[in-house]
Amino acid sequence: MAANSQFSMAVHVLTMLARAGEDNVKSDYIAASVNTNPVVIRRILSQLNAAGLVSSQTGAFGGTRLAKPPAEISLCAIYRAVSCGEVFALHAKGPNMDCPVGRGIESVLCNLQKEIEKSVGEKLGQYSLATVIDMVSVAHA
Amino acid sequence: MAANSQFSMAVHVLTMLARAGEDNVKSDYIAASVNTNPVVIRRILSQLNAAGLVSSQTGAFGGTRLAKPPAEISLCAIYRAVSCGEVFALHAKGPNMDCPVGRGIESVLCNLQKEIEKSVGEKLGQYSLATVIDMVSVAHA
DNA sequence: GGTAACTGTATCAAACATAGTTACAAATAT
DNA sequence: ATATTTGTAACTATGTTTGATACAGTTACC
Repeated sequence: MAANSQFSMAVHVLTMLARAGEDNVKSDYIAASVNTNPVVIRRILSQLNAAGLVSSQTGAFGGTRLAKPPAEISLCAIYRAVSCGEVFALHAKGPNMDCPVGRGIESVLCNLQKEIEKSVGEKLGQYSLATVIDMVSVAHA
Repeated sequence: MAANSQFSMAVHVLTMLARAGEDNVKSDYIAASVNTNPVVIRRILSQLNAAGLVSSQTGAFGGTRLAKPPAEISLCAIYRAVSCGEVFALHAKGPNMDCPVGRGIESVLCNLQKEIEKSVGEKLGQYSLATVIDMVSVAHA
């Protein structure tokens, strides 16, 4: 389970919240739909909260709801909120600096990595949570 | 070390091969520049060979060389050759099918995943190994 | 005020992926 | 024949992600 599925789970979580409208939704309820542990959901909600996408309330009858309308939550914002990983990684050890290729390749790959990441962000920015909700409805119908 | 750095290593490896021209390059030599074990390099070369990007020769004075000129090797082809992972993963367990959102979300995320992957491929396709070699030279100068 | 119901987070265990290592069979130039 | 090199299997080491337990802090309601 080393593959990062946080973005997928975050989209799922936010879709649940969107359907609840103004009501507070409990982490246990979301966890049942995502098929995981409530703590996993709360960890994701914590990140989404830090990004200003949701707002939570502790205590009895507490829970979480969207902080903005679904149309104003882009998939790029969700991706940025939960993603720490990149599309591809640089070699952990770093190249051999005694080699001309080793010396030059690292910064080239690093720039390329940033550019790809930017491209992914732009593509995701074309969609919003509202788009996803529509698609889920269609898929279901 | 769970982050997938095979693409980075593959680009590095191919850059080394490009600089050697028609000569066979040994995995030990490449490994020294990438700062890893020769077997790791041979595993990558094996995938690049399957993709038709390089050709290897066993036995004494054997090694590997490019199968095409650097300008004809796009970064997309390299990415496809070594990448098994995706930009983001779906939740391994799958959603709860008793929930309307759970039922619909999976295919939506799957389609989105494919679209992002396609977008990454197109972006990478804008560059070739020749581009990378130029950038390495500039970075080095 | 007390109680029940939540979130937030720390901590640990389980599962898994990637990288690194060792070992050896198969191939090939000399 | 011998030395050299790839190809690959098998194993270990390391790190990441998920899942689970536990509990402190907060809040609505009686």
